[in-house]
This record gives sequence, C-alpha cells and structure tokens, in this order.
Amino acid sequence: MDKSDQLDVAFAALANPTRRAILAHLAQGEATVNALAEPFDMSLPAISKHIRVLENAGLITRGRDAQFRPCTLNARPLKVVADWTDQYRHIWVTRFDVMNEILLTMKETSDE
Amino acid sequence: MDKSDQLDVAFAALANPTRRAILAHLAQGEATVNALAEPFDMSLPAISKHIRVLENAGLITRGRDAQFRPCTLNARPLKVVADWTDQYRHIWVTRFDVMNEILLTMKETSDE
DNA sequence: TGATTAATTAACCATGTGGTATATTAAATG
DNA sequence: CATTTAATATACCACATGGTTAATTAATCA
Repeated sequence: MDKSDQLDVAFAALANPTRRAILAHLAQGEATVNALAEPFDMSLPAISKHIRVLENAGLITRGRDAQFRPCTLNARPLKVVADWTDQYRHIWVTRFDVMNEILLTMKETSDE
Repeated sequence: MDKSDQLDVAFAALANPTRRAILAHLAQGEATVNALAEPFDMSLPAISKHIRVLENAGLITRGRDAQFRPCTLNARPLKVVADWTDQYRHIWVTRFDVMNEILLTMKETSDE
C-alpha cells in the first residue's frame, strides 16, 4: 500500500464520529469490543464493523486473550495524516480570514 | 454545523486522491475547473462533483469571473483536522515502534 | 457436557460515492 | 443572432457504507 492509499483509508476511517470516539477511548488504553461498544446506542456487529475499518487503516491492532479481542491504538497513520496536513500549515497561518479571527479575538478579549 | 460534523465532511473530502491533488494544485493559487481537471483522465462532471465535495467541506470557495468559476483554497478546515490530530501526537512520538524507526534511521545515516 | 460470554459472520436494506454520457445554463465573441 | 467556451445538472450505473437481525464460532465455566 503506497502513501496515497494509506491516506485514503486513514482519512476515510476518521470520517466518522463513532470511529473517532473509539480512538479517543483507546487513547486511554487497551479495551475489548464490548467495552468500546458500551457508550453507543448501536448493535455489537455495527461496532465490530467500525473496528474492522480502523484495523484496515492500521489505526488499531487486535490481540487475543481468551474470548476477548483487546484493541490497542496504533497512532502511526495519524502521524502520516499530520505530516500531510502540515504541508498546508503555512497557508492557514498566513491567510487574512485567520488573521481577522485573531484580531477579533483580541478585540473581544480587550472588551471584557 | 458542529465541530464533529466539520471533521466528518473534512475527513471524507480528504479521503480521495483526486481531491487531495486538487487541493495541492490550489495551494499554488487560484484555478478554474478546467485547469483543475486537466491533469486527470476523467470527465469534467466528475471533477465538478469533486469540487462540490471540497466546497461543502469548506476547503475551497468558488468565485465568479465571466463563465469561469475560479476556485481558491480555504485552509481553515485543515487547521481543524490538524488540531484534532495533535491530540494524539504524544502517542506517536512515544511509541516503541516509532522510536525503533528513528533508531534505524540513525543507524542508516551513520552507515553512509 | 451444557450453558454462558465475547465477538464475528451472513444476509439484508437504505443511502452515499465515484464514475459515465448527455443535456442544459450562462457568458463571451464572431 | 449564432457559436463557442466554461461549467453544472440530470439520469443512470456499479459498488461501498452504515446500520439491522439472526446465526455462528470460540473460549470459559458450572
């Protein structure tokens, strides 16, 4: 899988709030599928599918512990995403609209 | 649109190599739809659709100049993406696999 | 062995995505 | 006014996505 394909699957995996919430959960440490499913009003197979998508993107790895399939976060694809995004950093730090936002914030702050 | 929805549409928009290439093109400056379409072996309506997706994600804005619809890059959603990704930075900079990669690179460099 | 628990698989459904070809709108120009 | 150019709209297609329920696998435990 080349870099572009990696970005395809990583971005696609991240384009869903349930999957981002699962990653946030795993940032706290390893968790089972049931533990990951608990906060959601959604069937277990649905969560299982989301986990599969994250796994295919390389964002998590699944272990084996008796009947449990503990999931762990693998942040490497996030670094790939961050590196890609960084290409554009110079743009958003120099654009007028962003500058304007900063000036407005300064104004609001001084008004308090 | 709340922050999560913004991330949904931004990540979804970025999950496609054609659309990322269009953004790369626009990083060089404003361009028309035809100019953006030129590098691709794809119909104009297809490109038009991609542009619509980018526009809906707030990543570009379309102006009007006679028959032309010049597109300009709007990097703000990329900042939202970068900020989200940054939450996880501490993870990928501390993981063993990444450390190992760095050590290997150091070794290779010292071998040259 | 039988029952329970954890998780995945299979089959299905509605909707979205990425592409096509053709038709249409809108503005500029001969 | 007719033609050309730029771009979008429409209608269609194959396939992916996000969800469901029901069935199945795999391991533990009584």
